[in-house]
Amino acid sequence: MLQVNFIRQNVDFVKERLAVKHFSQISLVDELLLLDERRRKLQFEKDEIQAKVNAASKEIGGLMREGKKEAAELLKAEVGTLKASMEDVSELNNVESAIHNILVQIPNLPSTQVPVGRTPEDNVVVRTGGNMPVLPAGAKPHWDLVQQYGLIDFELGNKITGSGFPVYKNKGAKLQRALIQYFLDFNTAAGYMEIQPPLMVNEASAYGTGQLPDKEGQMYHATIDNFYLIPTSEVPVTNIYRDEIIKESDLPVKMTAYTPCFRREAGSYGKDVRGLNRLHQFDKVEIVQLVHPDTSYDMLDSMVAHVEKLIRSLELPYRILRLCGGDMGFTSAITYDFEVYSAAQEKWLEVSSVSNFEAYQTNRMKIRFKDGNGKPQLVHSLNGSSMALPRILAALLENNQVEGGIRLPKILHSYFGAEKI
RNA sequence: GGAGAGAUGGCAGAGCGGUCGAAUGCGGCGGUCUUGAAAACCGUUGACUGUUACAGGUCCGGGGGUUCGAAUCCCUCUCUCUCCGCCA
Repeated sequence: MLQVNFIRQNVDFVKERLAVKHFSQISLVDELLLLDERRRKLQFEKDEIQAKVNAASKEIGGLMREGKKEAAELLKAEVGTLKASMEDVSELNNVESAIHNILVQIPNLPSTQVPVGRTPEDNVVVRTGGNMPVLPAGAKPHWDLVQQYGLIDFELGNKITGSGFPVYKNKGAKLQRALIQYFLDFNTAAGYMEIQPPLMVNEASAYGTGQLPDKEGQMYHATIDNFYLIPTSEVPVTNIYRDEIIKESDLPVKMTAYTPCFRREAGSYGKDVRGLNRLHQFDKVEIVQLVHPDTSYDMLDSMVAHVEKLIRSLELPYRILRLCGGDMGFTSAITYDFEVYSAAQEKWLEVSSVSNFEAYQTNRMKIRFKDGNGKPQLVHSLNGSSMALPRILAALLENNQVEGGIRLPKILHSYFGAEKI
């Protein structure tokens, strides 16, 4: 969430930026500022009373030791009056929780680089690369290919669990494993530390990265233990540093993790979500960075370059979009989406999303470092997928289908142990 | 699942209801000494809020209570550890 002090000192800027994000309740900002003013006034009054009570209590202690009982009793009565006047400021708790309720409703401010716009059509293509494949006659979409080559069994998943939980079999399972292995190797070679986090998190962690309180419907909830299945490894991985003060010399913290991800994904069925396009359980390799605030945009660029290199190595046609204000996520300050072209479906599939959250997440999680003056300061957090496996798989299968098989990009040959499926 | 013990500063570990934001040790930082380093010695070393700066206020796992006053007493929740049982 945003910092109240920042909002107070930059009211106009905050409102202007929120408008770019098409935030519909900008009046919340004014409401917040009124409450904040009220809060500080009440806090001041309460502190004054408390100071008097503390002083009197100390004095009573002294009087008791000296055996001056009557004087002590008199003071006690006085404290009683003071405490009664505390009732006048009992509103403070309500004001504080009201402030908090508003803060979690205000999204992060889009950075000044974010294009103005409302819908996906307003996103800006910043780069394209790779070559469009020429498919043989009778080319099939991936949901037919996986059936033809026995790679993925959706029906079987329906039987075991339900729709959206595919079963990978044979070479399908192996290709999946090869991709994971390759992505992790690629990331660790670039200095990311490999992490295997828990796949379930507690409330505090889900809150820390912003899934709670608003988006609990997107997560599977194990109600008996009150754990949530992670919708992305960003949640457990970023929470590693919740409530921590990191040594400045340890920045940047770079982590990568492979995990299955679970999404309830209410609604939306049909051809857009056919096959591997949208699942309840899918695999993803994630990269997360915690960095010095001065460097977060440089780090963002390097993360974008990193993911781009990875896509190129897979020999897929891709484009990089800078999302417009209206299409960005709630907590993000700027987001680049990576899409690969899935030739048989004739559509672009989002396979990665790289974002700078600035201090929005870390303010909530209190992830800080000590600056040169020894003052704790919030770090900036960034993350990106590197990659969402199912859509990459879909694009690889569709784009590389040839007579009697599917060829694989060179980089995967050793990981997969063959050049073709 | 059953029985018991515990949760204090970066870590370890004290703490009769008042002078405890908290002893002590380690670690960290600064200094003295040294050609340099180590050792030794001296000093310093939590966070939040707030103020121009002070002052003030809050925090000893979370929440509530008793009291003039709570790290210390009571209730409750969470978590950790030990033993037994079950089990990968």
